[in-house]
Amino acid sequence: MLTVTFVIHSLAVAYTMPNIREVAEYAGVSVATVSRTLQQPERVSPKTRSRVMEAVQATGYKPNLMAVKFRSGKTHNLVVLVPTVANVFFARVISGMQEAAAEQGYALLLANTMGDSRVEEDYAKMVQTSQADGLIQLRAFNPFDDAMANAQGLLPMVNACEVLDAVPCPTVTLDNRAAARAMTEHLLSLGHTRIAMIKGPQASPLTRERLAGYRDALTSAGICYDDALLFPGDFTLSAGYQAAGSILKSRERSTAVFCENDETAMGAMQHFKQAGLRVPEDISVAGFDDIAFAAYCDPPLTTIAQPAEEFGRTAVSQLLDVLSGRTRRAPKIIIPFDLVVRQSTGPAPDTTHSSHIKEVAS
Amino acid sequence: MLTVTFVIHSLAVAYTMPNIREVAEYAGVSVATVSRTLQQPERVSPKTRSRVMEAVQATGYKPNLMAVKFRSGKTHNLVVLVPTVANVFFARVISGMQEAAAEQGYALLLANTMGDSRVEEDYAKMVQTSQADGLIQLRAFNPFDDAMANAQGLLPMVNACEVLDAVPCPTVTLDNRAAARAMTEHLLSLGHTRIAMIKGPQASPLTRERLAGYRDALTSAGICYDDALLFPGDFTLSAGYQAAGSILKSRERSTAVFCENDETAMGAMQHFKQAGLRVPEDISVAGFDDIAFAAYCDPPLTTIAQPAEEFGRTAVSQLLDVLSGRTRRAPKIIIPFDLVVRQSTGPAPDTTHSSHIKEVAS
DNA sequence: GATATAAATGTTAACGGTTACATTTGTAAT
DNA sequence: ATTACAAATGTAACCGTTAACATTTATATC
Repeated sequence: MLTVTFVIHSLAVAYTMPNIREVAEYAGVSVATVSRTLQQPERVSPKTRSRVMEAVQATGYKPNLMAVKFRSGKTHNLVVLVPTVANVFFARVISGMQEAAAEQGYALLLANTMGDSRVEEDYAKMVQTSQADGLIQLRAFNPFDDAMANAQGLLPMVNACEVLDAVPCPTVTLDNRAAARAMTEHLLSLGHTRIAMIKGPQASPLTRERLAGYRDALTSAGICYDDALLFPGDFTLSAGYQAAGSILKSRERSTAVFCENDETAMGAMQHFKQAGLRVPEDISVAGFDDIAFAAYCDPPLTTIAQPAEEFGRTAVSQLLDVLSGRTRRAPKIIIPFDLVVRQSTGPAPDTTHSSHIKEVAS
Repeated sequence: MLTVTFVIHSLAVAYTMPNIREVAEYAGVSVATVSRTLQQPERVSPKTRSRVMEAVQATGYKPNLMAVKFRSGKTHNLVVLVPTVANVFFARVISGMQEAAAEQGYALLLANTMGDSRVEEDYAKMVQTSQADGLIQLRAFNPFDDAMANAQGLLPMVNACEVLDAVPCPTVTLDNRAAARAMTEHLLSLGHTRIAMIKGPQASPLTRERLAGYRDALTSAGICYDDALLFPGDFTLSAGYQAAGSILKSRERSTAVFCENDETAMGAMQHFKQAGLRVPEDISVAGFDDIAFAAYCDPPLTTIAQPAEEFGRTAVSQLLDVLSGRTRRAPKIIIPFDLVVRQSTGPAPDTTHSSHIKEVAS
């Protein structure tokens, strides 16, 4: 009999949660019969069944699911490692995961890791200590030198969103390379030839893949790749703002900027506008992700739409497949993207006009 | 002995998690000694201690915390009911909760309720079924007719962010009325007399309180309250955009718009700018929340800054107080706010100029 | 070295369900 | 009425850990 202390109307009261034994006693049957009534009602006679249900009602019995989980060894919890839950994109992914998990009777244990691998390890331990059945990692980890490497292979996990090729677990990802290529081709088709790129975090495979896609497009178009056009960033608004400053100061100004996410693009746009440039007339700006705000920028942002919620749903269903043993291989799932052209990208300004801009900046 | 199925390098393998008994056997001691070595090392002799630790190492033993939780009756889980995790503000709140919870060894069970009270009940049941120790509700609920009413009083809970006065559990909230009043007074001080308001969801107490603060300021300034200046909204970008359209169409246009959150303000600003109005020269726009994007709007948004993370941290610490029995009353905690004046609000246009605007709109 | 006492360790019963197996009760066929 | 078999119910072991209590071993004191 478990005694819990509650607060009722500003007043602490001791309340006793009835257990299955008390229900059995009340109904005049054995505990097994109560359990059966609740789990497989067809296996108990209608007469007893109603008597038990009555006892359940009367006592206010709620099975202690912690006991059930303990005995069954299945917790029906999934740990999710998120670099930052406050990130708009991740928030949507989590939303999708939550939906899919709830449908299958699973709950999410959310970890805001802040990129701290100690936090990640702590939460990964929840699987090893039987507090959760599996884990979803939204950050890419290196299977050779990363802390997650120990976990990976030793526990049921799925890696989503940010993924390295070498990871030997199921993955759910976008073809970032193809998406970046599509965006770059869009800018090329508008006549831009000097296309700057504001990158994501240096270590992120997203950055590498999107950069590769950008180079693919340039190469196909016969345009020389110039790494003076690459500017560092970290997916934040302020990084975009700052990088835009560097772009403005650069000798040969580019006419278009491809940002690796929408926040960066929004930060960059603000800087350009404050510097007196018009978007897209003087400079085109493109983003990545299509967060809700992208459509409400000034001008609305051209970007790559990712079905974030689907990422989440797919990651969960993959993990459940692993848990149920349905997955023996490690599927690499590719989620489709969409190029969304809005008003932040436009034809490249011709050279006569752009010279005027150079004067302003110098 | 618990058998779990793992996926190792694309290959399913059955692995046996050692339990405390095997460790004891390996070390040649009793299970109690192993337990003591891990829980209170000082109570066991150095010699045995090292022998046990060695056995733990050798067997790769990890205590089954599900068993511990079951036995102790404490899950160290907290359920959090969030209307939408994808909301930028809530994401920050969750972030703060997660931090505080992790510090105290608690994990968060996140529920994306979508305002569905069935989902809320399902998750509230997790407390009643001993899967979690307490609950944090980020939505206001009516203690008289709401589904949460049953839960409230019967389980340890805290209500944060959106709160009704009558709720007899600890609450963490902003003085929304005072904040709205401060913002309205800011607009009044700029010479605005016709201040429109784009509201939040009708049912939300946030809407009512902020409206009350708005009226307070008007009354103090001797300005007549006119509900033709109130426009419906629901905290989304698109609602702000739409409401702005209604404002543009209204007969006597207001010179300032106070939006009940930043998304609404950003949506409204976009509409105004697309209609050819300048912000703030022609119309001032103010928001509420100070989300990250607020500083990167064009123009940067004047708003009320809420320390969202602190909301989360405080809610968790309140709940832990309830759980530990430290709280016997139901504290009503008020989190401070800040009026952040940026460039989206400015002096009211004088009538000679504003007549020009009216022509444009008609 | 005997004794008292403290420290270290062992034994075992919980915790609250589920389920294999044993037993009782009911039903149908002879 | 007896038997055979199915349906309903009961009994008790088990999941992994902790902690109260029992027992053994070490240490100090005389």
